[in-house]
Amino acid sequence: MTGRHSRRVTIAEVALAAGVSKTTVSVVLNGVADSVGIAEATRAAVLQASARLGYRANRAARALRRQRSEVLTLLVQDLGNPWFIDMAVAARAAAEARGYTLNVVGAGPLEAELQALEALGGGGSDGVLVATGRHGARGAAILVLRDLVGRGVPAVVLLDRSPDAAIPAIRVDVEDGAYTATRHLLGLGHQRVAHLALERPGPIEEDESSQGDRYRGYVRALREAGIEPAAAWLVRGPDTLAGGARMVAELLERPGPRPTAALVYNDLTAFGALHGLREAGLRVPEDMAVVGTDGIEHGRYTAPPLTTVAHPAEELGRLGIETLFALLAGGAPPEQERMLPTRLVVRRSSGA
Amino acid sequence: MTGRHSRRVTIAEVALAAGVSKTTVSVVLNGVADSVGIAEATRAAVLQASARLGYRANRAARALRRQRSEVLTLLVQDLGNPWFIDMAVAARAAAEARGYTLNVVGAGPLEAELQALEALGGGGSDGVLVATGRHGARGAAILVLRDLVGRGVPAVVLLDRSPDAAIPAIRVDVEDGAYTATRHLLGLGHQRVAHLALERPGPIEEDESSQGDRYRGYVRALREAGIEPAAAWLVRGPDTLAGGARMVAELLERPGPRPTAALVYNDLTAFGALHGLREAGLRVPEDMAVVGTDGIEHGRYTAPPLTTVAHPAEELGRLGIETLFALLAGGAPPEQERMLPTRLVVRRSSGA
DNA sequence: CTGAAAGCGCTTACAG
DNA sequence: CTGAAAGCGCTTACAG
Repeated sequence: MTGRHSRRVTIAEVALAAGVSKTTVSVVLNGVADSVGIAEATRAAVLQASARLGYRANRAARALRRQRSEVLTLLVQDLGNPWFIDMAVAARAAAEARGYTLNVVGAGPLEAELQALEALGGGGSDGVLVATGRHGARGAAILVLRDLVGRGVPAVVLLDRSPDAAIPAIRVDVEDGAYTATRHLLGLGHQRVAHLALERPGPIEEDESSQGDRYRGYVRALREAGIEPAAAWLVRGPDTLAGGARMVAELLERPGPRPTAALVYNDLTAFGALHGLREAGLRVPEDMAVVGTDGIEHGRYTAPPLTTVAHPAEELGRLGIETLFALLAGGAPPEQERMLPTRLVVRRSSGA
Repeated sequence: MTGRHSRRVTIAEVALAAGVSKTTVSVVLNGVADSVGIAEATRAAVLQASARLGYRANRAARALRRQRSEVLTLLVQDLGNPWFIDMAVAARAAAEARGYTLNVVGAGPLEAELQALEALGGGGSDGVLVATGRHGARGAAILVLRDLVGRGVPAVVLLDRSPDAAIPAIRVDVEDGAYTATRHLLGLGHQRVAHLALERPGPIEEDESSQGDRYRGYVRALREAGIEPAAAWLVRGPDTLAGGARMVAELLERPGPRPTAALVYNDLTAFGALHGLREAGLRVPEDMAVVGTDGIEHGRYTAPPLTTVAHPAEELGRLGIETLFALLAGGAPPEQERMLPTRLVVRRSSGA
């Protein structure tokens, strides 16, 4: 209706307007190697006609012909968690630097994740980054991932173990992060350290996901200090603001002497925990020290500011994309598992 | 490598395996109206072959042939703001309910937004939802939007005025929201109410974006109460956590009697403001009452919990998608501008 | 009830 | 230095 162009302009129209063939238009516009051998006048005519008509190459036609869409997909656990947004933004920047588009999808429940992965089998995406952090313990998604790889859609797992030699993983050393954070609390004199953990199927000791790793780091630090973690110190719940508040309430109801510190699954949950403690009339860190996990910006702005185990979101996003490109390029496969270090960021909530 | 299927399966292979033509496979698998006239045995054979081979229709081929991608795009101002995530999640659900995929893109600076919009001219998306909240004052993006519509890609603007009869807008009545919030503060006895506003080019009185509307609602409430807003009460800055903290610091440095309340551009900024006040040793709401804007969940968990003007994120996302579908369907055009009401959520930060 | 054929808009060997 | 032709994998009139 409005606008200079009526409907879509095809390469044939540009060719007609420039007085050349479709081949020439394509070669000029794509800057193919051959294009060095195009006469300057021809090139100029093509460029001019293309600009005047407002030509935009049809994505579907190009993808069909080239057999690649130049689209990548990132599946994240939770779009509502800023840590994943930080990762997604970095991943998108890395993809765009190479001329690719990145679609970010929040996985939601496992069912939805499987469905999203299956849909990727249609060639709509040249590769997929899976950052849902729950594949350690679940077979279903792994099968779909293998299937995808079999269809020529490479996959990289983030935050989880590598499920297959063909599917590299980039992980964060959350075991070490939890260990370091727990030692930080022990070093401040705490003897009873609680752990507010993500609720997942099965016993936490056998959990293969990153929650299991956090737990193992926490226990290792306690045992090294000669402290046997009490069952009453472990509370499990959803990793949300409300979940954090609820877990604190549950912790405070438990029998026995109250823990004086808590290591929390992630920052979002820790924010909820800070709120729960405040509502219960407890002071942080005096009555209970709190350490979160993730390192999102908001932790600087809580009352009190949150001590946290920072996980490298940007680096993970960037490396994930780079690994995907390495897979796409063929050649030497990237190492099957790579581990990124965490960093303890000390603020006031731990009372250091 | 692993997986049951080697590379991609085409419709031709399914046809061969089922002993029928490609036409029949397509008709059966797409459940076209014609498919009622397909023999049960034929249908079963197709379904079985398709499942066995793991057939997945090629998206690019289908899009090229059908001249639509079944992909929609949502451009948001800031992926780092949970309010936009809430909107995006609702919009995605509405799109998926109709079998469409929604790509969510964070616009970033205006340049990037223009580029993202231009890229959509390639037919990669059947429609676009623009929720960047800054088109009131900028011509460039409007031109690109019109161009897109001219190419047959319908657009709907959210949070901004409708720039064109062919581009409907769904807005939130932020003027009324700011007015109501300011009256709430006046009703609590405040006489000096500050406004922490988004920094934008040009004088705020003439700002056509939603920031200008907020300002006008704020001023209207004050004037109705016989109060002339002082220039010293207006501080402008980026709508981020850090920006909120900085604006508060700036406000406190201004000469003259200190305001006793502040209406803040959005919740994220208000969280930063709460932090800034705390750092300055001021109590909320005793020394300064604070009202945010947006109504994101996190506002329940701040210290103190945040009074805020809630904007209907989910409804906006859902209606945006529905309007896009109405445009896609042709028929009667939707109303050019629609206005959604806000809701004042009173918590402790305003001292009510 | 089912199939042969055309064509969506590109890119890319290949020919000259 | 440039163009004609094939073909990517679908869907959809159309014919029988």
